[in-house]
Amino acid sequence: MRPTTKDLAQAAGVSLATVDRVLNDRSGVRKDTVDRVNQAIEKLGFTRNLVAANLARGKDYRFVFLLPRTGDQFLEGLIKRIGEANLAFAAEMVRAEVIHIPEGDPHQIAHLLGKLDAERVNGVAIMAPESPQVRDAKARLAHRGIETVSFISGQITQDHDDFVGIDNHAAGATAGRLMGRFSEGKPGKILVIAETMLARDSLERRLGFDEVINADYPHLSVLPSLETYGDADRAARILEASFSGHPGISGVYVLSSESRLALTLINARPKTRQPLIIAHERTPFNEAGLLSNQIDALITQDPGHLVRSAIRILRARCDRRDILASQEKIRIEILFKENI
Amino acid sequence: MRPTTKDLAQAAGVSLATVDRVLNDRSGVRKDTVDRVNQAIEKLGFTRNLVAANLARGKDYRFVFLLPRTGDQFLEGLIKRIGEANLAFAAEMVRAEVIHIPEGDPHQIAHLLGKLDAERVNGVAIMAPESPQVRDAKARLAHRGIETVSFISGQITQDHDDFVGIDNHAAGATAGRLMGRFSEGKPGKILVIAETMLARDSLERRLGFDEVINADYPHLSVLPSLETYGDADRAARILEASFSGHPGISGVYVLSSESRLALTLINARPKTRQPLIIAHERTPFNEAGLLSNQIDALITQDPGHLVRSAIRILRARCDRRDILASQEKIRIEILFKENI
DNA sequence: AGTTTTTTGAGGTACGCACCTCAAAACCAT
DNA sequence: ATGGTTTTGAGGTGCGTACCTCAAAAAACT
Repeated sequence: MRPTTKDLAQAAGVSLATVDRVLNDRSGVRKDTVDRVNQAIEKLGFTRNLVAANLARGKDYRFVFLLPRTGDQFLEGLIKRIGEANLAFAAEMVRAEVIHIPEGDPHQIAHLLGKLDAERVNGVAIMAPESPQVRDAKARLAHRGIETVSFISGQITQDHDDFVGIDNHAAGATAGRLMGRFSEGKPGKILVIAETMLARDSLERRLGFDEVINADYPHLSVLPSLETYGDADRAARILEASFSGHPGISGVYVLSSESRLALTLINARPKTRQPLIIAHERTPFNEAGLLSNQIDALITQDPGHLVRSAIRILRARCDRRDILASQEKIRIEILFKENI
Repeated sequence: MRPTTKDLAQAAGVSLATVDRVLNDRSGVRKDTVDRVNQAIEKLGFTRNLVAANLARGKDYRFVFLLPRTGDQFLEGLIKRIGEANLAFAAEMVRAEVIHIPEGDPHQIAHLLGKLDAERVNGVAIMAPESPQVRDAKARLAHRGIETVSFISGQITQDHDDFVGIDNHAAGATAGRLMGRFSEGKPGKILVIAETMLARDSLERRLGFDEVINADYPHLSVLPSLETYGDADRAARILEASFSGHPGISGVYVLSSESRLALTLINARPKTRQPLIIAHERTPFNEAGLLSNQIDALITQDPGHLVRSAIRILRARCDRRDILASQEKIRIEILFKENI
């Protein structure tokens, strides 16, 4: 059977109280006593029963997902998954809540983060563009004992397990590979569309995309990125300009998760030849597009996995535990009609 | 705060003992008292604290993975993941053990399953080909209170959440789509290689593959499946025969996870034109092949996910709990050099 | 009505640990 | 040896539930 604290106490020749002091490193234990207990831990292969420990502590984990407010379908899916995770993790005393960021303003995000109460919140998953304000706010949170992770988009950091999301450079490269191989060696121009190129994710995807196309598919030329800013009129205008300015458009790569605007416009155009279309994320719109052959491939990340991974990482950090890296690696998924 | 059994007792106007009887549906409670308690549960939104419940029960979960014994790299990866999961789930009182099936004989598998002791094992994940013997053995296990899941390969059942693994028909179709699109419209012959076509997975993959190719890529013709039986001499012979018999081989699809034998032979051949190669599973060999451009794409399923999913499903069944379907769906992953 | 049967309550113990208090023991320096 | 300080032990309580016993109450019979 699994050794308990009592077994430990006996093996180390000390009392339960001392074992407890060592385990929760409370002060007032002589160094060689600590060593004796640690040796016993090694010897017995003792692992603290976290279930019982948390019960005793009456501890629960309260996490917050800080998300932007938009009508984005990807975001909606994410929120749904957070709700699901809330149910699934309820038995493990984990509670996740969504807080929307009213505006994209970094100051406001930082302000919101600053207002979080360490008594009420143990960890935050932050989905927000990179900015010095947010970085500072995160540092202050860490100081106050609130754990943070960058969620999907966000800070670039050396600390690899601070980020939950895919490698966007690799995702772009994957899109590039697909675009190249699907083009069947025929020359053409590739249109790249984003809501905004200010987002780090879009930038990185574009970079990865270009790298592969330039290296392996010289007969394809990638046009400068178009930015819709989520504005229908603007989108219609710049798309029309691109198509009439560049007759040989053979492919379209939509960088942002919200592809409805651009793809609806493109599909409404009088088609001479249907361009190859690659987009990101498995939204209802994109899924329908894939099934009806209007989209050729999707590059996605699983929202459920993202949410659960963020929760697991935050919880592990609260417990000062290691994570299982292989479980938390978010995969770049490729979706066709066949494996949807 | 979260309501406890005490709150429940008070709200229902009964004692703790009665609440306990209702919760664990023990006998000796009048129907209308049961209803009163259930109403209180609804009203307070009570959910039993599984952590405390399992503590009190002193319960742990002992699971067994029944795996074939081969030198298969995919299998090795799987075993490694089981070891990892063992660590990761240790805090939740889950223990997973691997048992190897000495031979592929259905009788032997059934015998092994029959020997499992319900006192020592709570659930089994079975990776074994479909057979009446195994099906019967599973039924007997269910009767003795041992939960089972079919793991990766295995029984076909209506019961969807009895199977942990990918939809192999869809996986084959995905391979077909890739083969078709990567072929750039040029005609050619496709070689399909398997260890054996007796395995249900291989059959289904082939079916899905053919469906897509026949429907959308009529210029490609798929040759009859070659079976290596894991025998190097035989493999060399039939491969050589195929290549010399069919000059226009433009693609190779390896159905089985173990692709070393076939692909090593193919790569050693004097190449006129490198055929497109699609294989299954992320083994060290396949990964290296992908990175060195000898393999064009891999269709994979995440072994870590498979293992954890099997464990979560078995545990949920032990607790008579529902699973989170979206988490347990194993995705058909597509791997290129870029998103490896 | 009385009798039997069923249902309920009160209370205890246990699970493995956290956290607290108080007193005893061990150590230290003088 | 003295007093002071640090370390340790013994013991208790609680977390939320499971499961047990025994007696009391309620319901169902005759």
